[in-house]
Amino acid sequence: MNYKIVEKDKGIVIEGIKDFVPEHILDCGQSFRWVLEDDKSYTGVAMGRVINVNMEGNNVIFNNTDLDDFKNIWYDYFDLGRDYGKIKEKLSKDDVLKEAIKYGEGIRILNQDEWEILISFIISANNRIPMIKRAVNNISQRWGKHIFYNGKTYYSFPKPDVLANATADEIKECGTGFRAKYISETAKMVSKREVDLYGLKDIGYENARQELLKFPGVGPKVSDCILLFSMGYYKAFPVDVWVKRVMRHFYVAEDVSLKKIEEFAQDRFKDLSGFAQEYLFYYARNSMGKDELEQMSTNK
DNA sequence: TTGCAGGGGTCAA
DNA sequence: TTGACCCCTGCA
Repeated sequence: MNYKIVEKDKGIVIEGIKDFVPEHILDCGQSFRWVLEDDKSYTGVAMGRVINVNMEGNNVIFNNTDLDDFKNIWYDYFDLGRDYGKIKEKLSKDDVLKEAIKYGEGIRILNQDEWEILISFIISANNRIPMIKRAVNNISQRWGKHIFYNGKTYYSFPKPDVLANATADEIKECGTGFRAKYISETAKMVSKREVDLYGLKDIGYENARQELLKFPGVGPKVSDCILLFSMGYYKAFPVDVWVKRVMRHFYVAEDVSLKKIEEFAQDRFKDLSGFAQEYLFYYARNSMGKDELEQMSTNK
C-alpha cells in the first residue's frame, strides 16, 4: 500500500493513506463500540484496548498505541493491507454502486473479534443502534475489565466463560430484553466449545454459516454479519431493512424474498458482496430517506 | 399527558 | 407464513 507509518508520542500516524475515513468506517453499522468525540475523533474499545482515531488532511492519527500493537493488532483490525481502491474500481462498474461509493468512499470492513460480534449481533435483532450500543456497553461495564484512558474508564468486552457464568436475568438487566436467554445459551455453548467459534474462519463460508446457525438468536442475517465483520467471509451479504429497501429500489422487484435478494447480490457481486453491502447500507441510510427508497424505481 | 407503533430479526407454531 | 417478543423513542 502506498502510505507511510510514523511513530509519534503515544501514537501512530499514517501519512497519505487512501480509502480511510473514520466516520465511514466506524459509523456504518459494523461496530457498536465507538464514540464520536467533540474534536470529531472516534474513541473505541476493541481487542481489550482503547484507541482513538482522528483524521487530519490525508493523515490518520491513532492515539494510545505503539508500533508493536499497531503492527500486531490494529493493522489487521482496520484491514490496512487491503487495496480498497481496487475493490471500488471493480464495484463501480455497477452504476448504483458507483453512486453509493461516493457517499462512503472511506469505508473499510473491520476484522473484529468473533465472540464480541456474535453477541453484539444477537442483540441487534429487532433493535435500534443506540439501544444495541447501550446493551453492549452495559454488558462490558458489568463483566469486562477496566481500562483507563484520557481521564475516563472504559471496559473491555467480557470473555465467553464470564458470560456463561452469568444468569439470563443478569444479562437481561443490561437492556438486552428477550435476547437475554439467547445470549446466555450462546455463551454456554461457546464456553463448552459445542461450536469452535474461533475455528470458523478456516472452514469455508457455507460450513461456518451452518455452525453459526446453531446458536439461538442467530438467523440468516445475523450469521452473515458475523461472517463478514469478524471472519473475513466477503461473500456474505447481510440483508437488513436498509439493504432490503435499497435493493428493492434499484435491483429487484418488491415481492422478492430476503433469501433471493442475498442470492441476487452474491451472483452479481461475487467475492465482493460484503463490500458492496456496506457501501449500499451506508448510502441508503445516510443519503436517502426511507420514503424515497420505498417508492418503486423505474430503472430496474 | 398518554398511548401506540415500530425498530440492523429470530423463534415457534 | 405469521405473530410475539424487551424496551425505548418519536409522534399523534
